[in-house]
Amino acid sequence: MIPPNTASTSIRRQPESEAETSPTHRSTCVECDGTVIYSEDKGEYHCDACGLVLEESNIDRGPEWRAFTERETSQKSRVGAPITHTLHDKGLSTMIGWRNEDTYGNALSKRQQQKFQRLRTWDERFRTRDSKERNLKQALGEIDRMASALDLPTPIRETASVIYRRALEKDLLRGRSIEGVGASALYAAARQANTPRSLDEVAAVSRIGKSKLARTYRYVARELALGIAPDDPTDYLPRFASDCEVSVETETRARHLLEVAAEQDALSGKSPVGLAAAAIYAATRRTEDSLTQADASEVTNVSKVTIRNRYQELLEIADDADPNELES
DNA sequence: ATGGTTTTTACTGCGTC
DNA sequence: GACGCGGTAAAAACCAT
Repeated sequence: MIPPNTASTSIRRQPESEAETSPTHRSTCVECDGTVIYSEDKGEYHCDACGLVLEESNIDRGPEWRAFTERETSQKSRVGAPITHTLHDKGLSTMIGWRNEDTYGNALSKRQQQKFQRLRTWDERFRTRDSKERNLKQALGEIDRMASALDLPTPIRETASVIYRRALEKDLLRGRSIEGVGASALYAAARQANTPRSLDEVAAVSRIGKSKLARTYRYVARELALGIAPDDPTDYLPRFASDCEVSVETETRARHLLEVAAEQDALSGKSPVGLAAAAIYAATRRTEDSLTQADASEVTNVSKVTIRNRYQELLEIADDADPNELES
């Protein structure tokens, strides 16, 4: 059977509004300066201008069959919630219903009601029987809570859940808090998905301190061989740009500044968050946007001094490399 | 532990509205 | 005078050794 969803080969242009709604994925093409757009049905990121496909790792979760009539639709349809790692039983286990009635909707007798109440109790106990399951249940709840607080999308929660499961399997929890490992998993997942949150931000929504989180994260990342690439400052740009309420042009310029500096190897050793913040600020000086150092500092949690130091360096490098960009 | 680097804190001076 | 910006010194945090 041929999966029909892959049949179309033409590159589809997404309407402008479509791209606006997912700012986390909006970025600039590596080849030209076109906007990278996500196309839902093809499951890939491609450049609007040159059509370069950036990423196509998404899995097509659509049905592998086609239905031509209403009848076929209802007959071939398979039901059930999708399997997920964010629930401790992956959403697979069943539960005794809470309604005190039988399959036909008739009320149960008092005696039967009591019986089912006892069954429910035991059912719950068995489903979360051993300590690992209970551990997972709590941890995944925490991960979900933190992810919500950090505005991280579902796929990242899935990844975080998987990382946590692996940590649990490898017995990495010894002497470490559920909270800490959960937060580490989330931090790692966010970075892996190129939508990083800073250690500060993650620590803020967790119940552990920054240093503990950093230590735990290191440990988990090493033991599980997560192999996460060093933080890229440009990954912070979309979020900072929108939080600072600056134009897309500013964001593009900021990205450009960072790229030029990166070519000169002027970025290593400096904190990515600080660089991103500085790049945004620096860019506003070359555009119509007005942004004060104080505001930039507030939004990004980077000190004004750091922004000052970095942004001057960035502008210097950019002007050296590209003197004809001098304007205003 | 140690030393080197980076970031933060705190304070001060300058120009402008 | 408040504000935005810039600079400095010293403390704190971070990292590799």
